[in-house]
Amino acid sequence: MPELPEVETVRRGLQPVFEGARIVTVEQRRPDLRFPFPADFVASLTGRSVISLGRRAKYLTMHLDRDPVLICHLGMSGSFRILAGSDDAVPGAFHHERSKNEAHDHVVFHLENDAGATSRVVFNDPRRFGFMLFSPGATLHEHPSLAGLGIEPTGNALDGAMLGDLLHGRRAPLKAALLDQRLIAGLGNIYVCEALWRAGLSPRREAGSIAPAPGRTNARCERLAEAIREVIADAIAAGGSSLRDHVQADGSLGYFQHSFNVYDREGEACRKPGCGGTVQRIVQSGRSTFYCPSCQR
DNA sequence: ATGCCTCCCTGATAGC
DNA sequence: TGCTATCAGGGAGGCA
Repeated sequence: MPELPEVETVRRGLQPVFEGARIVTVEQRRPDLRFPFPADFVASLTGRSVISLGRRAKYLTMHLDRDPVLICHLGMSGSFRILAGSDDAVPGAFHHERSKNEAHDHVVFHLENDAGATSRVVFNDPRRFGFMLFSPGATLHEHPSLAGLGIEPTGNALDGAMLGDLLHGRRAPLKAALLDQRLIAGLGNIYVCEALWRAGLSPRREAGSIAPAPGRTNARCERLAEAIREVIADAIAAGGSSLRDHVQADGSLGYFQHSFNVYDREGEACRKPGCGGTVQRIVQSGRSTFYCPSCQR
């Protein structure tokens, strides 16, 4: 599920629990998720101190007091939750839902901080499209999962000229190009739809059609680059989007889904003032696209 | 190289 | 109620 804003929200939620803590033990409850766990998964983590939690695109990275670095992807349905203490007492009243959900608790990190307080962090992933892999720290950026990733849509690096460079000559639909992690890393189906709506550009348009020359900018490139940066920043500020069962690490809900202008709004009125159009759903590259044909051209 | 398709897996929901 | 079909935020691998 998670796109960049959700992964960043998870990172920020886990940071205070992990950073500076020692991993006392790790429970690995099955041999694989999307990929097999590394053979030395538990042994390499046990007893390590966590230096920092990072993020690249939709990947979390956990940097330890020695190699390797843990690379973690949430796939479509992965989530973390933090439990205080080390016993099995679990707060909350929804025992039925919890026990059902616990079948997909695949990894449990048992942590201890400097003050001796313990906590647990549980990784849950019903669909098991997520994964955890190791990389040597010195060559983290060369790891196969990270090596081909494009530019982060955060900060100011993604501007009109950069976008023009990335999209020039591309024949694929603009929607497909923005989903391509090798160009821009971290956008997913929701935020691509939302960014295109904000920019007033059709997802069906040929990507290269807004970028007449490599490295050159124009009004459309500027608008789209700004829309991408802003929708990502807005979503991070809102704590991401909480769809279905996705929650933040502390169990609270992000609320950006209330700000969707097109995603999952098929048949509803376009929210652009004065537009009067109706949001449509089409399928591109096998995935739903939501857009307003009236104001997105 | 580029673009498109299928597949991995489970759960929620809609329709009968 | 219960069955079945469809769909879901991602990305790797294979194909033309």
